[in-house]
This record gives sequence, structure tokens and C-alpha cells, in this order.
Amino acid sequence: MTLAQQDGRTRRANAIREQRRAYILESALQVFGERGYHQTRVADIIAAAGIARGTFYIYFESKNAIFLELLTGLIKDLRASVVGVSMSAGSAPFKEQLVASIRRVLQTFSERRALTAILLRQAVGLDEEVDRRMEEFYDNLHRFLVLSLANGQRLGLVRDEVDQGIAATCILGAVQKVVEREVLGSEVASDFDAERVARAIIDATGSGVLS
Amino acid sequence: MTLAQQDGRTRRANAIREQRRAYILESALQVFGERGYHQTRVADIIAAAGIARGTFYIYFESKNAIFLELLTGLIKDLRASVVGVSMSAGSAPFKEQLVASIRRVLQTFSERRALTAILLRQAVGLDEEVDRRMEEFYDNLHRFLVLSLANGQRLGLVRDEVDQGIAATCILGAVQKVVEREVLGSEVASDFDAERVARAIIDATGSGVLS
Amino acid sequence: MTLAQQDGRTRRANAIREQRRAYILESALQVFGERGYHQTRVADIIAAAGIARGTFYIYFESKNAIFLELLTGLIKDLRASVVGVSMSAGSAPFKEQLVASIRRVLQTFSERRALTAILLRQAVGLDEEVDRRMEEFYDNLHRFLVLSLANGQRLGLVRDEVDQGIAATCILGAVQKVVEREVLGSEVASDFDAERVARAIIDATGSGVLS
Amino acid sequence: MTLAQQDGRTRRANAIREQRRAYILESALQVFGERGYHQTRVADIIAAAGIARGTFYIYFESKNAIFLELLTGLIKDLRASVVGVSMSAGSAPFKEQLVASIRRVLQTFSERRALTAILLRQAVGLDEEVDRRMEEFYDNLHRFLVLSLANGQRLGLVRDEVDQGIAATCILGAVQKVVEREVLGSEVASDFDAERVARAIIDATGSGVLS
DNA sequence: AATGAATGAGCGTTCATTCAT
DNA sequence: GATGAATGAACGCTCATTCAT
Repeated sequence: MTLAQQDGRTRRANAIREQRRAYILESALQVFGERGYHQTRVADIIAAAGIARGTFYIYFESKNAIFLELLTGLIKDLRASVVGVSMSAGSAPFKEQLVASIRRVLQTFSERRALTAILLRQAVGLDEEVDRRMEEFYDNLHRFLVLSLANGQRLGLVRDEVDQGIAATCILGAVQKVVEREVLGSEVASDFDAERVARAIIDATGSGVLS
Repeated sequence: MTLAQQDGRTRRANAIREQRRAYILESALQVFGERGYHQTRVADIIAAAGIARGTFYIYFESKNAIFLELLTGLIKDLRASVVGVSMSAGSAPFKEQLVASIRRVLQTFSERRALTAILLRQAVGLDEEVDRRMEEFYDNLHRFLVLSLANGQRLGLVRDEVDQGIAATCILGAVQKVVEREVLGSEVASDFDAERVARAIIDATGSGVLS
Repeated sequence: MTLAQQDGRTRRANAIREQRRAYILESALQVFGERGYHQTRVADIIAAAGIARGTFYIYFESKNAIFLELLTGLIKDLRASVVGVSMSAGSAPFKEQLVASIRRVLQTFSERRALTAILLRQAVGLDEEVDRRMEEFYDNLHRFLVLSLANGQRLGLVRDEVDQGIAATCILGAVQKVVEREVLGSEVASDFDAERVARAIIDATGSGVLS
Repeated sequence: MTLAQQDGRTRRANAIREQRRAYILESALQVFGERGYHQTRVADIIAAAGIARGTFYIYFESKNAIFLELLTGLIKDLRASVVGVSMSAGSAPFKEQLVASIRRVLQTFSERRALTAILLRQAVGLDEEVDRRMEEFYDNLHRFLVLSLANGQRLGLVRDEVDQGIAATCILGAVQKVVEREVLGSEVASDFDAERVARAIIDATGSGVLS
């Protein structure tokens, strides 16, 4: 057997392994999304994936571990779509930038419904590690928003009277609740008009509801 | 034994029974608040209440039932403090009314921390009945806010451009998140300045963050 | 309910609990003795005791714990029967004292066949705690024998050439092996003549086999 | 391809196969010795041998089978070193012959520590086949000792009062326990002075401890 | 022959609920 | 009504062995 052959085989084996792992992950995602963490038995996951009990434990350490991995994935994706939010005095109109950012976040959630459902509704109190990460994620988001608002105030884009901490919390909550109602509420992804909703959020939280 | 005697005895017995029931409920609240629903064992509740295992099942049908009852209680209290929010053209300045309403809601949460923690963080996916009631509660709140915003628009108090549905969702989310961070975050109730926070919420969601 | 009544009830309840516990212990002993530690399933124990799965865990923390308790019991009994071995210059002839001591030990083993079987054949490598206790037990016995031999040498009852350590080990091994072959070998306890065997052991280890 | 060629190839293949087999056996010995039978997983053995899971089952039928083979090997070695023990009225002084025999046995054990540890401490209750062989081995040894003592009595070398059965058991136990304490106890093989220990055993069991 | 991914029977333990006293 | 011992279904996880490549 030549080295090239072995490399090829190893590469293929690794690829298959990764595929299989991804498939189990995907299957688990479905079940977790449908039944929630606690109602989901390892038996459900392996049934959904069509694998044997032991096989599950080849790819994942535990039920908890696979759940954590799913969550970590979503958090990573969200972080990526959030990072783009910027108050830099770029050429694009400020408000449009905000709309784009929010829209991107909404789309990320929209494309990951099952995970979003878990993240928003099941992910607390299951496990210390999960809790810690979730809190960390929200804390980072909050800190980012506070900073953005502060920058905005310096640039005269945000009103000086605004309480940075509370306002950041309000925006966070607003987006989260919109995701909860609009994204998870509509049965199919296409029902959900990210552009319109993002615009409405920016309008409501940006200009306020009062005249 | 006269009827009067029996009445007296029955009344006293009923009173004792009610007291006992309330005490178990209270004990359960503590443990649920501290450990969350799933980490709480019936053993924890009876230990906290100082009763025997069987006694628990005399007063409550199941672990689930007692949890549901606690949640129902909080929802009832919240409904009571929310109902007062009104857009009627009373004498008090409109914004001040809003601040007062939000403050009342925040106070209700603040006074019921243990329950609030459960409501916001644990109450989904446990039980179909619980889920149904929670959704119903939030739906009612949302409907109420939509109606209020519509009224406000008619009266010229709310901007016409505001998307009632999304805006209502934003406000709901904002308040919820503030409760989550500010109420549950501060270690003791007194640390939490309901007036200041309510004012900040109204400022942020009412006037918007942008200048 | 009077205090006396309660005391009575509590006492009776405790007595029943103890009886039940002892019964489960006894049942476990049988199964462990027959099948060994690893072949014994908790299912076997509860089947033998005629109790439900959960009941087992009311009385014992784990399969390991019940085994440890059985072993501890035997070790305690053995210690009690060994303690009597003494080199004090009492009135009874020295050799007769030794015979009596060995006989007592053999009898203890003989009366506890199931446990003895476990102790001699299964009790190593199962559990760190068990191993530690067994080693401790044998160490104590060995130390005791070394001391006794030293005393004997001082009193002129034991030959000066004897290597205390090795001799103690030999005696320990001799008795243990005799128990293994003679006690566990004979099907029924009555088949085993403790007096004769004890005398033979003392003769072999005391006077030696060589002429 | 000529027959000679094939023969050569086959021979070489067989040699490689045997080497590989021996290496796995050796690796298994290490892990069994370190962790004991039950704590040793097939995973540990293949990791130690650096082979794949399936490969293990090409060379050995099961975990149990490889263990049995190791044990059989030790028993064979022991038998070989024991066979030399003889009461024949050879030229060498009788006692010196005994010392030499015991020393040889002790050395065999000392050179096979890992196996000895298993033999003395783990080898019972694992498997019927193992148990049967162990018992057979000890029975043969015992029978041999009984015979030797009988011969000794006929030759006037062994006291007539000695109970052959019990005395044989005592000697067996003495040696076994000495191995257990002295051989397994000392960390390195060189710490163990086989000559001295053998002499002490013969002194203790031969001349007895009493004066 | 060698590999290692797949298998699945089997186990110890938990805990909400029941029920005899 | 109060008690708490008893119940047993249910679960997550292990690991010796198999078998397609």
C-alpha cells in the first residue's frame, strides 16, 4: 500500500466519519427542537439517526455533550452575524447599517429554527456549562450594545438622555422577543420577512413609539 | 355533636388545611426558585416543608401540579398589575402614567423573585399545560399592547409609522429582558430602583435611542 | 397520640426496618457467596430478597456498599475471635491455648461459609475501599503474629532461630489455606472437625514437619 | 511460484504471526498485572499492543481466552519449577534440597510478578474454566506434597505424627502467602532475597516455630 | 491479515407516585 | 389526615464482540 493510497483512504474515512457525525448532530437537532431537551431521550436521537446505541457514544460523549455542541454552534453563528454591527461613520446611512445588522441576525435565527427554539426556550437550567455559555453570550452582546450606544452618543447619533445599560437591555430583549414570536411563530421560514421586521425593530427602538 | 360544633370544627379544619397547603406551596416556591424545576425533587420540597412524602400528595396531585399552581399565581398577579396600564386621557401626564404602569409591573416581579426566575427561565418545555398558559399570557399581553398602541395612534400620542405588532413585541421583550437582568440580577430586592428603571424603559422605547 | 405510643411505634418501626435490612443483607450474602461479586447483579439480590428494585436502594447505597458491609462484618467477627489469642503465661498449657485460638478462628469461618468464600476468593481488585480494608486486616493479623512470636521468644516458648516476619506469614498462609480447603471444601459445616484441624495446624506449624 | 518459495513465505508469515501473537500476549500481561482482570478493558490491551480492535480477535478468541492463556503459561512454568522438589535420598543434604526447591519456586514467581499478582489475587470467580484449572493446579500440588510427606515419613525424615493432608495444605498456604507478601510486596525484584526467604520458610514449616 | 466503526444486550441507579398502617 | 416504606418504569451509559472494507 502506497502512502498516497493510505492518505486517500484515511481522508475518505475521515470524511465519512465527519459526515456521519454531522448527520447524528442534525438528527439530534431535530429531536431536541421538537421535544425539548428533557423530553428527548438518547433513544429518540438514535432512532432518528437510525444508529445503534453504542454508535452514538462513539461520536458524542453524552447526551449533554451533543446538546452543548449544537448550542455552541448556534452561538458561534450568531456571534458572526452580530460582529458586523458597527457604528463607524461609514458611507452607508447609519440607520440602514442598523437595519442590515438586525436583518442578518434575524436571518441567522430564521435559518436555524430548531436551534433557536432550543436556545430561547430550553437552554436554561439544564447544565451549568450551558448556562455559563449562554450568560456569557448575552453578556457579550449586552456589552457590545452598551459600547455601541456610547459611541453613538459621542458621535451625536444617539440621544444623550439614553441610559446605556437599560437601553441595551431593551434592544436585546426586543430582538429576542421578536425572534421568539415572529421567527418561531411562523410555520415556514419564507413566511418571515426579515427586511420588514428588521426595519420595524429599528423604527420602534430607534425612534421610539411616542410622537 | 351539634351542627354548630361540627361547623366550627370543620371550619377550623379547613383553615388548618389551607394554611398547610399554603405553606407547602411556599416551600416549593423556594426550592423551585433556587434549583429550577428539573433539579427540584419531590424530596427537596417535602424536606423544605418538613412534611412526609405522602402528605405532599394529599395536598397536590403531582410535582407538576404544584409547579403549575405557582405559575398560575404569578400570572394572575401580573395580570392584575398590568390591567392598570391605560391610555385613557386622564389628568396625569401620559408618559407619567406609563412610567407608573411599568413600575408596578417591575415591582410585582421584584416582590416575586423566586417565581419570576422560574417564569422567565424554566417555564418552557416542561409541560404542555404550562406552555399553553404561558403562551396565552404573553398573547394577552401582546394583544393588550397592540390595542394600546392603536389607541395611542388614534389619539395622536403614538407615531403613525409604528408597526403595532412589532412594536408591541419589542416593548414586551424589553420589559422582560430588563426584569431578567435587573430584577434577577441584583442580589437583594432593595438594590433595584423600580422608578429609575421604569423611567429608562419608557425613555428608550418611547422616545427611541436615536437623536 | 401519647409519647409512649409514639415511642412504641417508632421502636417497632425501627425494629422492622432493621429486620428487613438484615434480611436483604442475608439474601445478598447468599447470592454473593454463590455467584461471586461480579456475576451477582442487583437484580439477583432483589430477586433473592423478594423486594423491588427501589427498595434495595432505600436500605443500601449501592451494590458495592452492601458488599462492603458484608465484608466488614466478617472482618469484625474474625478480629473478635482472633483477639483471644494470647501468649500470656496463663495456667492452661501454652499449646492448648493456641489450639483453642485456631479452633475459634476456624469455627468463625465455618459458621460464615458464604462470606468466607467471598473473603478468600473474590475480595481483591473489586474496589479500592475493599482492598484497603482487606490489606489492613491482614496487616493487623500479621503484626499481631509477629508480636506474639517475639513474646514467645522472650519467654522461651518460641525458637530463637525463627524469622518472625516470615514465620508469621507462613502461619497466616497456613490457616488461610486450610480454611480454603477444609472449610470451603466440605459441603456441610458438620463435616468439618475444627478441633482436629486446629490441632493438626498447631502440630505442623508449631513442631514442624521434619523429625 | 515454487513450493520452496511458498514454504519460505509461509514459514516467514507464521513466524511473524507468532511474534505478533506473543507481543499481544505480553502487552495483555502488563495491563492485567497493573489493573486486574475486571478493570482491564480490551481497549486497554489493544492500546498497549498498538493494534486495532479487530486484530485482537484474530489472535485471541476473547478477553477471557487471552487471560486463560496467560494463566496456563504461569501454571506450566510453576509446575516445571515444582517438579524438581524431591525427597529422594540423593547425595545433597535433604534440607538443602528443600531450600533449593522452594527457592526455585519463589524465583519463578518473582520473575513473573505481573502474572503472579493475577494468579494470587484475581484469578478466582472470573470464569469456570479458569477456576477449574486453578483448582486442578493446587490439587496437584497438594497431592504431590502429601505424597512427599508420606515418602518422608517412610524414610524417617518426616515426623510420624504429622497429618499429611493438613500439613501439605499448611505448606502450600505458607508458600503462597509468602509469595503474596514478600514477592508482590517488594517494589523491585532485586529487593527480594529468595535464598533467605526459602531458608526461613523451610525453617518455620520444617522445624516448627515452637522450641 | 488488518482495520476500526458499528452493534446492542446489559447494568446500576433514580425518583415520582402509591398505599398499608 | 399523616406517614414513609415500597414500588418499578425508565434512563444514560459501557464494552466485549462482529463484520464490511
